[in-house]
Amino acid sequence: MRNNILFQHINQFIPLTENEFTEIIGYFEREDIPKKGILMRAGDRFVNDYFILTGCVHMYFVDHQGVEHTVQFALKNWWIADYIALQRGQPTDFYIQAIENSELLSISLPNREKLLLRFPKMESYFRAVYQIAYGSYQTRMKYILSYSKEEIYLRFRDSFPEFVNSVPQYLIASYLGLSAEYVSKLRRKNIS
Amino acid sequence: MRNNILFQHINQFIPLTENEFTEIIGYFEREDIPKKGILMRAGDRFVNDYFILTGCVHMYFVDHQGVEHTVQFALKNWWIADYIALQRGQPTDFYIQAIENSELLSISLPNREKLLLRFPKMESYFRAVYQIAYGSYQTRMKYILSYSKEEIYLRFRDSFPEFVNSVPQYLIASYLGLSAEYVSKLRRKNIS
DNA sequence: CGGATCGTTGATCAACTTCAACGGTCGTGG
DNA sequence: CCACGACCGTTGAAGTTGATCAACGATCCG
Repeated sequence: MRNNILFQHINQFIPLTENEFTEIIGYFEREDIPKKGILMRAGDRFVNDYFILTGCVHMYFVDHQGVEHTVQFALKNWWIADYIALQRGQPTDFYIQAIENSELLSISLPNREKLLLRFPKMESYFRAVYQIAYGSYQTRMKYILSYSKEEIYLRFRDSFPEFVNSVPQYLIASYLGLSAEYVSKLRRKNIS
Repeated sequence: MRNNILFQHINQFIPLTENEFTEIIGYFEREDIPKKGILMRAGDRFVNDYFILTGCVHMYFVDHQGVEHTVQFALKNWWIADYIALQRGQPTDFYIQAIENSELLSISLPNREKLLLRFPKMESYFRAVYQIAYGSYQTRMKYILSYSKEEIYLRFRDSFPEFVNSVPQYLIASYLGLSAEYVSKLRRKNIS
């Protein structure tokens, strides 16, 4: 069963029995979503926290000029959500869309609260997950502040070559803050 | 006692008695640090998580060309640390420096582990703190991706006018990813 | 076959950086 | 108490990165 991917992930941080996991999974909903399908959209008043079992999604927003910007990708074993909306129980500004056919687990805010009351040790798990996510942000800011856009692209491509090849280029461009045309020129210039 | 600032902060997220807090504070060290003093430096093998009681600090790194970049400011009631180093128990790449005379509480990684074992409900507190921190990052990325550098500066100045006036401009520039000269030109152009 | 959808290319242009020089202010030591 | 230097901000000229626009190509899928 695919849901076990979450079991293994939690077990990397806290010890958990199979019986506990069986109960825990009851707080989640399974979502199977096709390529291009939308999981969450701006204006949604009740948002969920999503865990990726298989596939790939991205979170984006639409700016004041109508341009879409990807703020985040999520692959297998990653959590993704609008954490401000989730913390405050407010509507979200973001969209989450599947880049390919994906299987996810979602947990609503009220269910997460119930889960954490029932299994306090899950607080440790989420604490670790969010701490790591925040740490990744600090690393990302290091790149943004110290490299030119060309270098940012090349380093990203070299760090995640398979990912860069499996995702539309305009999404990579959007995520890195470059124009799609410029990425195209960088590719040609840097044949490899 | 200044330490109570932390008590009040924790109480915003989880209920805590004064007696519990008295025990909790024992896991922390008090640090009083003068303007320009350095709390943490690149290469340090044991890093702490810091809570600001009074004052202001910033976290920065030195890039491959020797240029310093501020990735984060922290004011009263904020936590600051290199969370990758803290999670993995690895040396850090960052520096934390006081911008003005500051009072902080610091907790080492082993002490934090002991604290969390002794008071599991502190997991909830840190989970909330990191979740909010991560959410702030998502918001920051929205700005970076959708606005020009001029707009980023103006919006930052309008959102935190007192802060912008109390911190050296080259630090604001560094944090926002602009050259110090350009900030100077924006100020002149945008007299207000 | 025909239309989306995604990537490419070249010309033009603006935003922003870099460099070099100068000015003001503050604090410290003589 | 003054003078000097460190530190921070300013200014203008010149240069570069990377965006924008418009047009075209390629591929995929119905």
